Amino acid sequence: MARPREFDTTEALNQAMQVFWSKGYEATSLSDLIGAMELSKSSFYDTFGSKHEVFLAAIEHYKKTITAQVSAVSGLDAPARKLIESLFERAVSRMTEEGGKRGCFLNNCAVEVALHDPAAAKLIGGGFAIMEDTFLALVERGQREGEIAPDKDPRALARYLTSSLNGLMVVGKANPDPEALSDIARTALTVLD
Amino acid sequence: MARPREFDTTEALNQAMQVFWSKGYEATSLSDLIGAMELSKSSFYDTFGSKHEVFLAAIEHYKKTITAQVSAVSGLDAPARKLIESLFERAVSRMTEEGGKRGCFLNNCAVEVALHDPAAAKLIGGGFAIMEDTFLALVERGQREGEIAPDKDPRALARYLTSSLNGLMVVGKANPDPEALSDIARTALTVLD
DNA sequence: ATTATTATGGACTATTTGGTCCAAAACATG
DNA sequence: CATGTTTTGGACCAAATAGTCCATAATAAT
Repeated sequence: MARPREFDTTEALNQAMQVFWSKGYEATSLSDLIGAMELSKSSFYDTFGSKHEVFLAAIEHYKKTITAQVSAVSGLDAPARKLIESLFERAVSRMTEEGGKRGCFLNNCAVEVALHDPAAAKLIGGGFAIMEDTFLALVERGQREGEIAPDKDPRALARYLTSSLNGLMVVGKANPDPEALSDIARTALTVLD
Repeated sequence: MARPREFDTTEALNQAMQVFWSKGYEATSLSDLIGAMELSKSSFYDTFGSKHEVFLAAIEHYKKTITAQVSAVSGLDAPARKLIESLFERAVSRMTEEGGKRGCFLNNCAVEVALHDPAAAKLIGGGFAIMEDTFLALVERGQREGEIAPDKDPRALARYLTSSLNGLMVVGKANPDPEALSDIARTALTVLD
């Protein structure tokens, strides 16, 4: 009953993630999922077990993709502070561009399900930890490079940046005003001075 | 078919809000609602029309309650900066105390439904505006009182504080670690210096 | 006490939900 | 070509969904 060898599980999970990302967990139905994943109901249950298991797998999948993206970004030889700034800029432009208001998948999941779904909450916490560690590495490098205040606790800064980025996206959901979001990003980053 | 005069519509809406707050919109069923609101199905539909209409009314109700709370807080003669700080502290302790992880109702709504529910999105945006204006008034007073950097754009600071508070609660949902949340709050508030 | 008005329990829809199951089709291998 | 393995469409399920409707019950007004 396993799937055929050439079936792309990763791609299917990616599609599942996209749906959950756009619609949220509760609002996503089985038909939404099997439509997006392009498999039959039977195969869906054979391979993934249940809607909830796919959801958890989608979160895991998301973590893998950001880990990959993140190590790519961190590897760039641009100044660390510039990289941090560009992360915030990208968030602003994504929240304001047409059809980009989905926000951050982890953020959405945290808000919708963390309270009632401990298994998901754990995975989501791990995802935030990845973000935090990414910021931590960048902050420490920025401090070495002299573009971030060296006296400030890098861990606290990393936590703060993670939180700030999430706040930006929540506000952006209800009020995608470029002016307001730029204000927020700009002000948030002054902490690094 | 209207409800009897002594029926407390406000209280019913308050109960509806509590349920939506705890479970989210999609995960809240009709039976959840009529249970919490303590009315019959028929009266529910007679009085409120539909689940969605109650939801919108609950958001409005929330805005009324925070408006009241807010004008109470702003009226206190404590230094404005202290008031801002205590708002953040309260958020930290609420996110870490047992059973308090519901976060902010507006925040939850923004993330879950804003993308697909324009009517709700508009109300939610109005709610954030209330928060922002509250912070604005406090910031301006803090600048006059000399405890907040007077050269910084108060509107930008107000937007930033609104966003920060929301970020704090999102992160708190997945990772209610007092240390981490305190780091975030403390760091966020340094912007006021 | 009679009459309006208002409120409610609960029967009733039609649809959708997540999930199971199997006979038949597609496939690969011998 | 035959055989064994995989995959699938779709029938089927029980439960839950939002919402309607009405006959009865409670309430208020005369």
